[in-house]
Amino acid sequence: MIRSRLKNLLDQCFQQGVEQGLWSAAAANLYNLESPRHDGQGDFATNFAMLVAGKERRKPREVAEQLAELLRRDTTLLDKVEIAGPGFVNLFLKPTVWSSVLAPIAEQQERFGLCDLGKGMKVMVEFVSANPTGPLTVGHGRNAVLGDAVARLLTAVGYDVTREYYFNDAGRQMRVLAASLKARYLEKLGLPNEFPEDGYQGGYMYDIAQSMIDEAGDGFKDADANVFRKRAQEAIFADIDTTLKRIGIIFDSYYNEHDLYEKGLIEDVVAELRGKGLVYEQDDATWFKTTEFGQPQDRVIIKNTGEPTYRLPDIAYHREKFRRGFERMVNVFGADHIATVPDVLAGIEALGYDKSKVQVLMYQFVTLLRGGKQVKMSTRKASYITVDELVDEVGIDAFRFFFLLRKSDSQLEFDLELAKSQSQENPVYYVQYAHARLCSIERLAEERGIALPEPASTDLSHLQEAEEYQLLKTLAAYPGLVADAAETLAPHRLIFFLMELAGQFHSFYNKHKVMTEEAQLTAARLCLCQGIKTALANGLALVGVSAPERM
RNA sequence: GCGCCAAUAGCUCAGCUGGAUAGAGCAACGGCCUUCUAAGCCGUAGGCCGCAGGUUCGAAUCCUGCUUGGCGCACCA
Repeated sequence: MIRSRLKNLLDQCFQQGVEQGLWSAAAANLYNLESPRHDGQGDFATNFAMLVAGKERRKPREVAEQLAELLRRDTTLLDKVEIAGPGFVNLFLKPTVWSSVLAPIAEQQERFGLCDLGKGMKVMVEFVSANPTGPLTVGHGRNAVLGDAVARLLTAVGYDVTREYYFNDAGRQMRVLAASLKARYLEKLGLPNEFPEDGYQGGYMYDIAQSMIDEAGDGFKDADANVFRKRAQEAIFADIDTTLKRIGIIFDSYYNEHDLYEKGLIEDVVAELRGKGLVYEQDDATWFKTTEFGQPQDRVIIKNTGEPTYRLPDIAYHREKFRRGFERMVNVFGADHIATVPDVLAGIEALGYDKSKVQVLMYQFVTLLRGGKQVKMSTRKASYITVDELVDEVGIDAFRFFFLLRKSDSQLEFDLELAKSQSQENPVYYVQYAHARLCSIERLAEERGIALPEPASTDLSHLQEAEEYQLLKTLAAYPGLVADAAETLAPHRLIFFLMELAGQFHSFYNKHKVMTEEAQLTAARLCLCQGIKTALANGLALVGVSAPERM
């Protein structure tokens, strides 16, 4: 808001300079307006002069002086304009400008920070998408939290977001699952059984077997593999769903790979690719000419058994996303899954769709430490930590916050002992505590019979302390930060912002009293506090973390 | 061998489209509760931003090469 007003002013001055022949239009849209890191460098600074000087082989300070001259004519925003360093033009705002952020916050409340950047565009966020072979584990947890936060952010900036879960309940994996369940079932009945070599060893298989025994005794002992597959799938999927709901993640739709087969969409894709001459037969298999799309080698899409590889349904699925009208698609994938992406992109490109509309948000692995040692995880071997176990230990808020604390393409180290022992000093509490403190101040005001003031009708010029000034600046940056975090699919940026805002508030709180003897100062500070509280609450909501009123 | 990701303080990590003296949190050390919640605050100490070149007025940030670590490289998903 304030920043964009200033940017407009800068653009105007640039134009005026062009008209007056001070400089050419060569640097249009190249210069930027940034926030200097150090004190004494103004509220904003621009590298304008250095860029213009670079283009025109002039002295930066000379250009800076000309720009400063134009800027100084403004009387609404600027207090003073200085030239510093190699040619920065530092802009100092009038003291009252910053406090003008509070009125809009009070007015917008929970809408503060939202915008319409997405213009209602339909976007799909596909995430989790775990096949129903076992409980969600730590890696899925990162996927789930990341995908959900991205979905919330995109919604906040005006996209029409659909959260979708894509799964497959057929194929080899599920056959092994069925065989594993059957073996456990027979084992429990004391009957001879053959547990598959690469079977799923998790204890949950025994639970499902027991439920079958409870229901029908040994009535399933001669049942078809399909029966076991269905039982296993349904039970496991129900658990996954429960886990997701528990951490506050609700999907708008589930897409079963099976549908693609039923609707004949798989054959359609093959026929269409064949029509374009991009498919050929070799060694009894069907190949897709991915080399035509810059891949190092062609890939099999139908095996010699007649069964498609994962690529084919994936391509068909993505085509369905386009057909369903999504204009932007975000897929959240773990690093191990990433190799499949180029093939799918090649497929949709081959089918005539714009692959740049598909965006992959890749996250690196979660390294799990127990007692300082790395735990190797495998769903089959049942050596894993589940999302539920993790949530039991650290709580939902810490669980979500922790997974968003690092950018997605960094590996994340999750030390179980540390997570447990830190549960009292986890960064999430730092932010939540700031919110609780703010609520506490409001309660006190109420007790003392002080009505919460409206910023629009309060004299905010009393906010003159450095800490107050800093807080106002940070609040003003919030909407832009949300937009940035959404566009770059980077929820961790929001997390860091919240920690910074909370930190600034804690400092302020320790140094200055809100409830003072002076009614006007108190009123102004209460306005500031309400603004901070709103920003914290809104930011926490955007990452799915609660904002407690008491702690 | 090829591809993707990473490399910043003792540890775990930020650093937005390149900008002016490098930032947190833990851990270490020293302070602050008769005053709005000490799950807090203040201070000290700690860094050839993996290495070497290049582009630029200016590089942790961009480019190239190299080193180290992770993940992939199926007619598994």
